[in-house]
Amino acid sequence: MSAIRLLVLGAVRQHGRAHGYQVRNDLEYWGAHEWSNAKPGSIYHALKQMAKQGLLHAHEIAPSTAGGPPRTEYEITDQGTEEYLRLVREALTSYDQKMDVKSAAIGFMVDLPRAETVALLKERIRRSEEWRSAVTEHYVPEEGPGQLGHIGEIMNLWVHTADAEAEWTQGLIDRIEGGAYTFAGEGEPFVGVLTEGEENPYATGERHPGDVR
Amino acid sequence: MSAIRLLVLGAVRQHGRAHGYQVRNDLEYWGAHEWSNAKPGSIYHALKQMAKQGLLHAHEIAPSTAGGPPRTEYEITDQGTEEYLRLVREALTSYDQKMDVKSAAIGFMVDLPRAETVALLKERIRRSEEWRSAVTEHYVPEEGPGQLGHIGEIMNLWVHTADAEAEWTQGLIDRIEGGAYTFAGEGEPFVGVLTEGEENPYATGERHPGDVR
DNA sequence: CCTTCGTTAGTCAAAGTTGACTACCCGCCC
DNA sequence: GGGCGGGTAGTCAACTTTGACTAACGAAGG
Repeated sequence: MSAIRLLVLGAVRQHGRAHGYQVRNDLEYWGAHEWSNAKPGSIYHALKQMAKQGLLHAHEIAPSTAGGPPRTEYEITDQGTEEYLRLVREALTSYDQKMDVKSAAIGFMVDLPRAETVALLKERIRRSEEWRSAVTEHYVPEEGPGQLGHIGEIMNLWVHTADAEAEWTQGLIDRIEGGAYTFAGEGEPFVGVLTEGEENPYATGERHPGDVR
Repeated sequence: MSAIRLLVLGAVRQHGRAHGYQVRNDLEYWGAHEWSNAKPGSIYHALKQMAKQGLLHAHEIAPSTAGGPPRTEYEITDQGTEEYLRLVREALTSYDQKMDVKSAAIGFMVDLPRAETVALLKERIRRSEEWRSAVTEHYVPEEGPGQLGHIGEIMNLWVHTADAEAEWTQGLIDRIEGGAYTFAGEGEPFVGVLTEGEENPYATGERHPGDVR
């Protein structure tokens, strides 16, 4: 699973109706071009693809008011909303090591109910533990570790990473159960998009924190 | 940077001369089809592409001795070896969060001298710390954290991950400085490929530890 | 006025990735 | 002896990703 569809669906959904450039701007505002594959080509491609698949509805719109080529506005469909929620759930639950998917999942988790989010995160921990024991049982050879040479360091890395993530996830669960943040159905949601005309404080310039090169 | 080129170059190099299927088998032996994008299509594509770019030399060979279509054998060129070492260095040094690249880097680090490996890993820690402070300084707003709502959890995740990785990297550095493993120029290298006819103990079957779904 | 620069909005070719598919040969079982 | 299961070796079309490029307009300066 790549993060691009989730990010684009999430951005369009928060706007209600958005054209590609707006989505692109939101993702830049979120720093997503730094920590995910949210580059112009990918964004426009995802929009077109998802429109073709019925997840988005495309409105052909007259030339832009502010220069540039005519633009297409997109709205999320019911099917798209369903897919969006499915992707958020999957990204929260499944133990994989992709930062971009994890980050997007956290950004969008508040679109789910609080109790469900907690349940999904617990399932995530369960899966990471399952995976952890599969690594330790399967790859540590009968003749004892050391047999593997430096290759054993790879398993070591995986186990270390899995542990660190489980620990962090547990902390997040605790904070959520402690009442932090505002989840679906709990009142005014947190809005993280730029409204028309608002300027982006994180606009391209000097180094960003997401600058992972 | 994707891991496929590094993995394929590394596999061909360890063999001296290998055809696609052999590379494919080695990568399966390493479990790479589970934790990286080392699928048949990607492997053959990478081989052809790198042959076209002069990193590998392709020998057209008569039909296989053991059934199947004729096969092409590849040998790494000087340019390919240079690129391989460059990729190993980059993968060891650069702080990014891709497990597949990290794992491959560790698997191949012993092709570099011990001292260089340690230096590169120290640089890696330095970069991850630099990145960590960029995150904390830049994204924690002046009005204090909490301003960000649940979005702050993303930064929290990044910082937590960076710390865990730095800790693990430091442990690895200590072990290497303590004399563990056999590095370039230190005698008989560790060999991790299957010789012709040897069977793969990790052949496809029940779950592998790399099964990250 | 007219050129140049930045912003808006998006396209495109080339490269990489995926997963299913082909084709060949060997051994084995009935 | 024929057919079928499994291993060998690789191809292919569809899709995604990348990074550079285009084109239109407004503002600003000379």
